[in-house]
Amino acid sequence: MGTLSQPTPLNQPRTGKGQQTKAKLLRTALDAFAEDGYQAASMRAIALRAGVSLSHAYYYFGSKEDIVLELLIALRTEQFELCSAQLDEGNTLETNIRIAFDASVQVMEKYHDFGPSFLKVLLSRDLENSELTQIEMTLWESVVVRARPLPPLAIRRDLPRFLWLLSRQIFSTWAYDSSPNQRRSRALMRSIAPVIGKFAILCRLPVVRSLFEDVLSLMDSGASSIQDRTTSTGESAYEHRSSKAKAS
Amino acid sequence: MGTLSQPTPLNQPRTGKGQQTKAKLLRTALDAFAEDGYQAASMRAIALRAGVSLSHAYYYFGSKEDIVLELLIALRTEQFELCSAQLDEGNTLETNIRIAFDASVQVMEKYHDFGPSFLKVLLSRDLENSELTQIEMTLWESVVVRARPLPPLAIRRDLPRFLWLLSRQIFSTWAYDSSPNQRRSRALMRSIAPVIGKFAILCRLPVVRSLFEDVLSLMDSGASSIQDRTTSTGESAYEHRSSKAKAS
DNA sequence: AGAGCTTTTTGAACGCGTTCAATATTTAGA
DNA sequence: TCTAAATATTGAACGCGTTCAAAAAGCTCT
Repeated sequence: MGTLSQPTPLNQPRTGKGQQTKAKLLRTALDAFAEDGYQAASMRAIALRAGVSLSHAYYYFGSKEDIVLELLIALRTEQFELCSAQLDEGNTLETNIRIAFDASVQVMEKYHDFGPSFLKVLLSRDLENSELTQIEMTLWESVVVRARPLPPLAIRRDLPRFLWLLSRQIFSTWAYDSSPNQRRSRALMRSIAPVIGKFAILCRLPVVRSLFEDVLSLMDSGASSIQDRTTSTGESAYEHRSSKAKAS
Repeated sequence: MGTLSQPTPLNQPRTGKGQQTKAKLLRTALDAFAEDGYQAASMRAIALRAGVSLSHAYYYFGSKEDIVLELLIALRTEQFELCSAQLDEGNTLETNIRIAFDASVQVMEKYHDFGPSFLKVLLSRDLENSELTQIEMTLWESVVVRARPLPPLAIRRDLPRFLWLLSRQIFSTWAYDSSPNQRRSRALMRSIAPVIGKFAILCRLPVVRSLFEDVLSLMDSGASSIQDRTTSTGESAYEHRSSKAKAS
């Protein structure tokens, strides 16, 4: 449970009252976000609602973005819990992908005006914050590993990462989607599942599979350098070593 | 000469002096951007430097983003002119892609701190502004149609659009690339050209080609709906018919 | 020349996110 | 218990992008 791994990047509450204040601040902020939207839930409004001064909000949260990140983590957790049961029913890969995206839209739709802000957080901090990434990766791991039939062995290891990277692209589309009720990105999510299903099957052909590897390595070099992130804070429920790891 | 196609979305200079002021404002802004960077080149600084009041800058430019868009257009134009000659030398598709990306990096590197702002403009306004899109599409048209040997007929028509969409993804990586000297996104651009080259060749196989079509339609439904945009405002200096137009 | 119109220009304000020196409060050691 | 350091909290400011009512300057017609 230790949140003491960081070299105090910002003030952590060191006393009981401090933790209480920080918690209340966070709770209030999330409520204000949900009720008033991104613009109206200003730092001033949040601080006022939490009964602290404006400047004190910055004692525990370095910026408004930090709080937005907390919201994003909460939403992704909610998404995971929402679709976790459905993923256990032994569906197709295609179905599982659809389930995951559906849950995403269901959880996020109330927060669409946070889109640009979410995206900025994602793009500018991939590296340092790993809690969010772990939640997301766990979700896509589940999507793949609980699918029946299992995807071809050749790509089973890399598919979750691919889906994760893909989901971020989709998310960036959703974030700035100005069509009514995000119709366009909903359609995109709906049509992407069968393509991946088809693609996964075709990956049995060496030609297609080598393309997949090319594409994945490209996407990877684009994502913010997740090089040797073997041991980050805490161990999550997914392992990454199943394939090689014995070469040494 | 009609600049009256829009329902006056913002004040256009109606007198000679007005045009002069707007021009000076824009010139000054672009200079300030180049010299001082995004943050330091504030609207106040620009207005001061141009010798007008702060609020007057908003008479001709609705927001700072509007001016950033002008900068982006100028840079893309510069990029096109920079690599246009090289594209005429009958190189491989792979080489042409590399030339285009190299020019992009060369023109943009001084403006890397505009990345997030550029990206926001691109994502939030794809639809309304078409001048930028036209410049970019012309570039990728050239990349494809001047390549020797020509890419397979089956994909020759859609390849420019694909490359354009791809280039925007790359751009979004570059925009938030915090590695020293944007090393990471440079590497990405370098490694993407051969993959596309390989991919274009493999598109002769029906299997791969149908995947390409799937992917393209997915990317398209993600981009902000550019449906039938046949005739937009004014005719720019590029033609669109050179390649087929006689196939019917 | 002057009245009535449009176009251009301004000054003053608003609310925002963020910073910082200073103050109040709690905690720990003698 | 008194003191001194550590922690928590505040008020006032800064600069930013943006807005708006009002003033200044041009133009047109009689």
